[in-house]
Amino acid sequence: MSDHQQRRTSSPSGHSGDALPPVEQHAQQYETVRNAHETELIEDYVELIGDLIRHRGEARAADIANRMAVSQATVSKMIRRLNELGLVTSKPYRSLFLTEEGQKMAETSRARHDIVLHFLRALGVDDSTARIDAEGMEHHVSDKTLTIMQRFT
Amino acid sequence: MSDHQQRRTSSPSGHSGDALPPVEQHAQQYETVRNAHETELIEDYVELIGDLIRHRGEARAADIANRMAVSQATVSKMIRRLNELGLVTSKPYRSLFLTEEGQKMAETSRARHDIVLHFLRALGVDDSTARIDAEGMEHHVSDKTLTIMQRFT
DNA sequence: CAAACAGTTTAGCCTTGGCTAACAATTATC
DNA sequence: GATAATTGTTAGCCAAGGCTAAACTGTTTG
Repeated sequence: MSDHQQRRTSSPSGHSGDALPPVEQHAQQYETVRNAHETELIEDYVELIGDLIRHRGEARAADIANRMAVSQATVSKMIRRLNELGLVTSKPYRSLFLTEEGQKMAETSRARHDIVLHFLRALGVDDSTARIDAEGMEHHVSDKTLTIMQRFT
Repeated sequence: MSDHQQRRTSSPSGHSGDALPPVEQHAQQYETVRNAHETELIEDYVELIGDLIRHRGEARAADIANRMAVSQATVSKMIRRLNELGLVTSKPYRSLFLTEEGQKMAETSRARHDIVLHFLRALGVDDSTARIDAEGMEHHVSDKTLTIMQRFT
């Protein structure tokens, strides 16, 4: 417990520099971010695999490694995980396929990604910056915010 | 090397669903995100410590643990790291202080955080959603985008 | 068709950031 | 001021996500 004392009675606030949010809310913010981090990488892989299949007809481990700037060994290990999670199917030394579920995830991720990217461009951010920011931001934008971003475009 | 073949000549694009970005650019996107992840947690701790000091007069490990929803052991370990990084000074069983550098980082983080939060609210996102999204997004918004967000508000 | 090369996998290592349990120090309370 | 409660630390565990080096498979090619 603790948090020392909870004097300042939360205050509905208006400016952010104002006061700390109540402990429970604050804690939830961090928890949400931690949870996002767990799925983030998985989603990135799945999304990329989906993109490769769409644009190239197939997804090969070497391409993933190049595009992610990561070693092939890392990709190989990750593919095993995706397999266990039921997101891809793969036969050794062959290229990958997404399961139903994997496709759904790829689709969702791509949609989010696109909305964020379009939004940033609409805001006036240059293309290459927008791409980088979108890649990082996409996993941390709630559905609510996403809807607003979409309306904005 | 590889990436199979690089037929499609990059295309300046317009829509995102259009084509994969050239490998180097794509790789850089992911690298940027990975790098952000490395500093992210550090910044969160430092920012929170700064906030606690500002609002409470002191930062104690138990408060950090509560607000981050993390065990005290985790906080203790993290503080050691922050120490090694020269961001905080701490004597065992006493409350923490930020070094010069730590203060600078806390200040910068808080500023970023505030800009993103204000921006989201200005967009029409409700307060509690804005807080959660801001917490996740802040580390992935480039300076360029940040400037634009600030102008927007 | 054998050899070389490109792609994939496995083994084994490292760091981060969580955790629990046990112990130590400080602070509060009677 | 002794004891209880709170706070902080240490030890040792685990999973994730990187890496390199070495082994293996598949494909291309002389």
